[in-house]
Amino acid sequence: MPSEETTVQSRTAKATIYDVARQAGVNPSTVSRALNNPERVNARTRRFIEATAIELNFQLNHAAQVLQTGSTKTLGLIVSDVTNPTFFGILREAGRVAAQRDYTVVLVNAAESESKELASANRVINAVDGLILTSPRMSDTDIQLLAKTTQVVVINREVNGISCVIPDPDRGVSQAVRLLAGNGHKKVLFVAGPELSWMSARRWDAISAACEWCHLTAERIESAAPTVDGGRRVARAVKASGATAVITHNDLLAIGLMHELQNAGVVIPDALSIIGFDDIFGADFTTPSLTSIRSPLGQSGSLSAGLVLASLSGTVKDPQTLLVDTELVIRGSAGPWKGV
Amino acid sequence: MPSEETTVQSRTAKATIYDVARQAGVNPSTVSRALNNPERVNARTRRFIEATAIELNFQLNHAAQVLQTGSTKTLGLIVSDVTNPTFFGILREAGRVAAQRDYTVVLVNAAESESKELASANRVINAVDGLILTSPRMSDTDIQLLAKTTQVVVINREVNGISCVIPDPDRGVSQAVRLLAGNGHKKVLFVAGPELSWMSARRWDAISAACEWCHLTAERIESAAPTVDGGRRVARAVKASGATAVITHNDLLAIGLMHELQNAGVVIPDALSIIGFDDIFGADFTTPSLTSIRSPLGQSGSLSAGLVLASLSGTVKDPQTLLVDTELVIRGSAGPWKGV
DNA sequence: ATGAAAGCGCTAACAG
DNA sequence: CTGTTAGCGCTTTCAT
Repeated sequence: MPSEETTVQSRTAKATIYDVARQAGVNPSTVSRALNNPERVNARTRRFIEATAIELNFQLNHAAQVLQTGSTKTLGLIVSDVTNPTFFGILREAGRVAAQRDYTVVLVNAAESESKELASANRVINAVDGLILTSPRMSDTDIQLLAKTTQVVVINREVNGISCVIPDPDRGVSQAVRLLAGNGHKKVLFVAGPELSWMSARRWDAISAACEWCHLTAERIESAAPTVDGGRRVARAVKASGATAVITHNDLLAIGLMHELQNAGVVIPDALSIIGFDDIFGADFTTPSLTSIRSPLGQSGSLSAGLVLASLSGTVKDPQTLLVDTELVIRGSAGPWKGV
Repeated sequence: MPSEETTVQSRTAKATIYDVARQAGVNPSTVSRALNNPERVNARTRRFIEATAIELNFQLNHAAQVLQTGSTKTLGLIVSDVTNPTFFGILREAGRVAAQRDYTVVLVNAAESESKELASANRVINAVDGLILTSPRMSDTDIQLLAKTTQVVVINREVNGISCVIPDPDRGVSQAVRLLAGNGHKKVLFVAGPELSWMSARRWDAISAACEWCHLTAERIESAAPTVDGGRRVARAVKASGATAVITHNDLLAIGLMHELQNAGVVIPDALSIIGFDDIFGADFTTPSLTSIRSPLGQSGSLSAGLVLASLSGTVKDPQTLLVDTELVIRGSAGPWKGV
């Protein structure tokens, strides 16, 4: 037998603006104003409303607000695999930028497969105002389809008609190749990433161009998977290639490769120089620590969040492509070749 | 001058169930049923509704659905710092379990500070049905307050009146200490985590108990921060302690410590054995690779998601405390002491 | 500066 | 099996 006359709240029922309004003796709309446009309401009544609101432990009902305003104030960040630590900086900086405009960034794990990635995107798509896709594996068409429904920005890949933030490998690669050339290397081997990876192709282009410029030979081999284990599995082929320097599609590959080679008695960097891509968390856990071509992840994160927000607010209309610069982080895994 | 009579949709306006209903010549509620309880509607009409729905590119309005049903079908995972890779497995497994019940898990980064952690929690709290807090830094009271509003489960910490999933360090620690004793060590040093860390205290308890049992001396020193850098900074003190074996509060500390010591010419594990906690991603990047006491993160994730879901569905009523077992992962960083 | 009233898109009784 | 109706909690004109 619920009694409705007193001020006492049932401990489970959440207070609504109606409750606050009644308790404060004002109209619900005034409560709403006091909360959203504090300046448009008399200071005294506002203060009183605020007080009763916290007294009743009132929290705005998010869903109702979203239904009415059409905006969730939330951005979704989708990463194809959280096991790749690459996205740390992206999440942090995207979150920072978003918070400035009162937005929240949530990360959703798209697990391994391409299909789950799309599924995840579709799951959250109507709970967010915009989507940031990092190194997505789904098809261009899928991405363009998503973009019909929400604002989307893609990181680490170029998609027609979609805003993208992509690292330009040229600078970092040219630094790397010059370092290698200066150290007397003649032939550099690229361990490629997934066959369809847009970034892998881009990186290989940059490497072969830089090698040509420096009069080095560039060769390329495929990897089974862009993981530590994939790196291990490619070790034999690397050794057999006769190259004295290797650049891998990412740091995970480099780490696996380095370990496997070290187990086989190959001294890094004396017998073989190794350079990775991304400068991931953990790149400096190895011995020697890994020399790597770093993409400014934080910057990618803040730029992409900024881009989504700008599209949302209408500041920016057409798709933009933003390039960010890469740079070589020199550590111990690359050096002069000192024979076998 | 908008015309409402034709079937053509404005390309920006999203279709509602009303549009679908009108187009399909049925009532909105029938559309709703067809979508949510397919079996409660005539197969033919259902098929027709589905067809028109995809034809109109219809997507359920999440906010409206949430407002009506009171359930977001979303769980929030809050981690105090995404820079700590510990949560990989938690997110993945929690997501898997949640997906089985048609829930989505989103991760929100609580950045560095305790205050931001609480702020993040409050931000998402009304956009989710439940919250999983991993190694939260906020006060017990704050957590209990959150639990008044939402279902919450805490991982890696015990909080009065709240459901918790906590790793019991005893098993892993006893394996570690026995390994150390078997290798001739006499004194083990514990490098503690943050002063207020519940887990750190728990781990120290387990270590001193195990050492006593094995007739080893246990000593403890503090660290500045539970990070790689914190590990580096504690290296001098570790060396000065005269201990031949060290267990650190987490792997990050162990890695920093190991590197700094190696730089100073200390051979691991010959001159000093090092054992970490957590077996994080990257623990095997080091040389020697890190021996570590692993908490079953994936299991913690799936259990906590299960717990939240169970509370949500009313299957479980009272707060539960679930223990998960730890185990020693033996790699190269701990071994027999071979003198200085 | 505040009140009254309508409606966002959906679901869930209740009828029929 | 399907239609009618009411309402979730909030914002937002429009009045006053």
